[in-house]
Amino acid sequence: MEYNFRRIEKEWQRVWKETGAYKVENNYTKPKAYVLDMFPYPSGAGLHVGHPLGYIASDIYSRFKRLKGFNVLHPMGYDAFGLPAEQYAIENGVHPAVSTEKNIENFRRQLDNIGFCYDWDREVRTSDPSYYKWTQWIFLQLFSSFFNRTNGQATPVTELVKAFEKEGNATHACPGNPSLVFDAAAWKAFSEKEKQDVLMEYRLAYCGEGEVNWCEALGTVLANDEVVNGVSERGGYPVVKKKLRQWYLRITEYADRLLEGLERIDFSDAMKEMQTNWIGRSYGAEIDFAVKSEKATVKNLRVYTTRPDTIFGVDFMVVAPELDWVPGLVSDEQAAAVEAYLDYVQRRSERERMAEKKISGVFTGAYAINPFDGREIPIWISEYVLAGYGTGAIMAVPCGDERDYKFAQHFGIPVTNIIGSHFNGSEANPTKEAVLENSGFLTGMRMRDAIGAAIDKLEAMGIGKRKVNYRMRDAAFSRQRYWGEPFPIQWKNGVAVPLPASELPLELPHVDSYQPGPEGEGPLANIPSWVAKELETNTMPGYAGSSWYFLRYMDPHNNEAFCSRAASDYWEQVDLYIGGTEHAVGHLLYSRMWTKALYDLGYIGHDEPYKKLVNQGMIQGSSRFVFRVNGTNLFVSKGLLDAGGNYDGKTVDKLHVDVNIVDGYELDTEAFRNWKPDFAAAEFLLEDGKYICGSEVEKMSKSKFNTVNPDDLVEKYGADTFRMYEMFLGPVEMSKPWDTKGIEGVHRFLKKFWRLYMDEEKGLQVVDAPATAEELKVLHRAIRKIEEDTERFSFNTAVSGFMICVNELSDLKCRKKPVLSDLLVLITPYAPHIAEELWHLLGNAGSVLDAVYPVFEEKYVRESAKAYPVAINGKTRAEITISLDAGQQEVEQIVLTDPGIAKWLEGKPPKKVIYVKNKMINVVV
RNA sequence: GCGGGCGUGGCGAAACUGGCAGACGCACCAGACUUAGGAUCUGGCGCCGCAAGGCAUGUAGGUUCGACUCCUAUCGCCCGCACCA
Repeated sequence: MEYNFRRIEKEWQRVWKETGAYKVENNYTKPKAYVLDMFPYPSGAGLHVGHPLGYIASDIYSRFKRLKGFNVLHPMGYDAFGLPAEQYAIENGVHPAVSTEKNIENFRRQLDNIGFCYDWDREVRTSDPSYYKWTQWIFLQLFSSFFNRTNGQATPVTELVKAFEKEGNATHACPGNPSLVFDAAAWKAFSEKEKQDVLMEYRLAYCGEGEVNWCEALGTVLANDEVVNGVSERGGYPVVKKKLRQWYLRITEYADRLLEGLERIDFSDAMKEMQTNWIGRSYGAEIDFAVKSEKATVKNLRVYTTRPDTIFGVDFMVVAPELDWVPGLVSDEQAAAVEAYLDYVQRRSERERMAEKKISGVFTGAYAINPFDGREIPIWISEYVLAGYGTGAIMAVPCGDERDYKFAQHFGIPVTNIIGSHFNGSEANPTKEAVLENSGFLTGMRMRDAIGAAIDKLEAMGIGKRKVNYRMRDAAFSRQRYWGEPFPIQWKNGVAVPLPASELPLELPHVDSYQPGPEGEGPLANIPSWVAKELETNTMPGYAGSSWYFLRYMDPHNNEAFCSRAASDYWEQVDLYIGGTEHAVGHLLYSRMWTKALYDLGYIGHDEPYKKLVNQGMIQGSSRFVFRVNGTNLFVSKGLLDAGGNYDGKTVDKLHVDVNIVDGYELDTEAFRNWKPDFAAAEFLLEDGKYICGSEVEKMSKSKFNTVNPDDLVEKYGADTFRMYEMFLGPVEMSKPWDTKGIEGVHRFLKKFWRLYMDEEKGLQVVDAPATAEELKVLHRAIRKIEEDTERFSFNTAVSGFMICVNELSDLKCRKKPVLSDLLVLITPYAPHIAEELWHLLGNAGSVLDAVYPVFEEKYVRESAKAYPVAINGKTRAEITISLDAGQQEVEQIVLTDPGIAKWLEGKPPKKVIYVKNKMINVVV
């Protein structure tokens, strides 16, 4: 009997489906493990070999935990709302629901092919009304809550109203409008509309006027993380800043807790770093400078700085051009120049500003007065200062800040040196260690210490205060599109009124046209019945549904709650979350914030969603090229090209060729002629009878013809081979180009594995007899290795471990059932189909999916005369050989194998030798 | 520019707390079986050398009895952020 993987895999997948082998119960008595993949957006392109990498890793880990006795939640679903489906709808007239359904079907078929152990009864789709009912419900919780800064928690707005009635907003400073102050009487005097406007400035989900990223091509606003280098992440369309009324999440209120939470979760340093940078917390001070100007409109200039210690080195001030009070500074003499500059800035796109960092600016004609020495400091306008950060104004210290220095130089502003020899006159030095000079009362102090001293003095004078700033902005939460969750909000006389929970879900109505509505509204604005009900016409962004989906899997069919408290208390955090790094500052921050808010409001019992995150690397494509002599049909093999990439003095075109018709680097010329009609008459110039292609590592994409479809590999080698090969490629976290060639080795291994049990003619070869010590040694070594490697996600070395084990058992001609049965359990997470088939051929009861994981026993593995590390007086120093047999506790003999340590120990006879756990020898001299 | 990560055979990579560098696999070479081999099996495979032996983990130093591993400098690659005051 040969290894017929096609029959085996189909058959067992059918059986597992029929018996509900992957059904997971909320079994509150068993220990749990929650292993989660980032659910995919079901794109029309389907899966390529890069996508399943993380899914296979999580599947292996899930199956491993299951065999170890855990109740494992390992679900899958679809992030089904989003722009591409709508773009597709606009171009092809197919309703997004229809194309999404079709794409999901294809995804599901591809996933099933690989043999994952998902419990599909728990599948979620964010576009399903029974799902987004709860997305809308959670949105309303956020809408109905504010961030109570006194205890750092989300709190119902009703509590806020009570406080306002008692004492105004004295203890609850307004996050949306810091200058808003009112007492109880004033609150009571507000009209209902005014009260609602005030509350809106507090809500965690709020609607407000703000500068947003507007993408004309996509017809919608985008969140900051959806804009990359000034263009949209999807499609690469230009993005401009625009003032619009939008919904936001007040995520900035959670900045400190999002930072603090990072210390309690197991993310990679890089990932934590990215989130930390995105939040961008900085400690500094706001300082008010008196302004001397012709006009009296602006009397004060408030700047933000992290370096108040350098205040005596301030040579000019810079304000952002966009600020509306800036014209109030400008002198008549400078008016024309300023106007010209503001005009120039406005013409420059976000993109241009980023691409070419030109030094530009204009003097306002006004001066700020240094409060300590009375110096008059010119106030400039420049685009290098951002309106959205701090106060939009800075004090410039050219001797300590590179940008300030360059600006000073460009405009010929004299530079004051306050750090003596630390400033070399040609380059700013941002040190904090210098001793201050020319600095009034700070002179002689180390800068690091002077920071506090300066703020203390400013605070005492009432012209400055400590201030923590964040780079992170509130997240834009509305989209002017159709294919997303409708907001459960009605607008009545300009007041946002939440729909009652009983009316959820507010279902997405059918539209005939996906064109935007009037005045930048979404397509929903074109539906008369929708507008008549005064419903919000925007929809929620893609990240709404994905911010809480991990909770829905725990209790997916609950109609009374998004997830029962019993279910979330049982499944708790995601123990292992696997996905790409591309969600570092989007999804991973939003879902952390939603979890914290739900925790604050008492709906769940933990405030960090993911205990451990593993980022799988990207699998790149290895593209292949053919070389066509320009203007001909002649294709020249790579080795025949000259150094300049030409042939016979003629230029050649380098064309992508489908990697699936290339064997390694050798082109299948017949397949190439059949590939596209253009190439039917292709002529080839071969080298050594072969056509050799060029190659390059690029991102895997259809347009580069370098995608490899897992379906094809599963068809050719089987799911078990495919799964093991993806793991064998290298560490899960590492990015690497795909190379189909090596899959043969893993396939050979599985065939060899099969032959360990089965003979082609004679059939089953396993005998039920006790194993020899030698055989047990091999088995237990494998158990230890596979278990350790699986637990630490070193799946590539685990696969190697199987290969070594099978090679050794083959050499020993081991046919013993106890050994071979255990080996099947061991390999089940990696290659479940072949394991199940052999498990039954061996006559074992039940399914190998539920077998008991074999226990590693050290006594079989321990070897005599093994080299162990030795510690001299506690410190690891050398290696010795001891003679030690199975089960024995005492050291019989010590042989120093290392000549270096032998020499070093000469004349120092050991006083005592302590044997520690088979790992370490401690010699005391 | 700032931050994070990584440099090991022809290739993917192992070496987990410093202890026989290159496990395992691909490719390649030789052989066996075979009508055949894109099946299977055996052996070889870092570099120099007939060999004994020597040299090898980007480069240069350091710590150590001992360094792929720790420290310093430097070069190169990848990822993220990028006027955040």
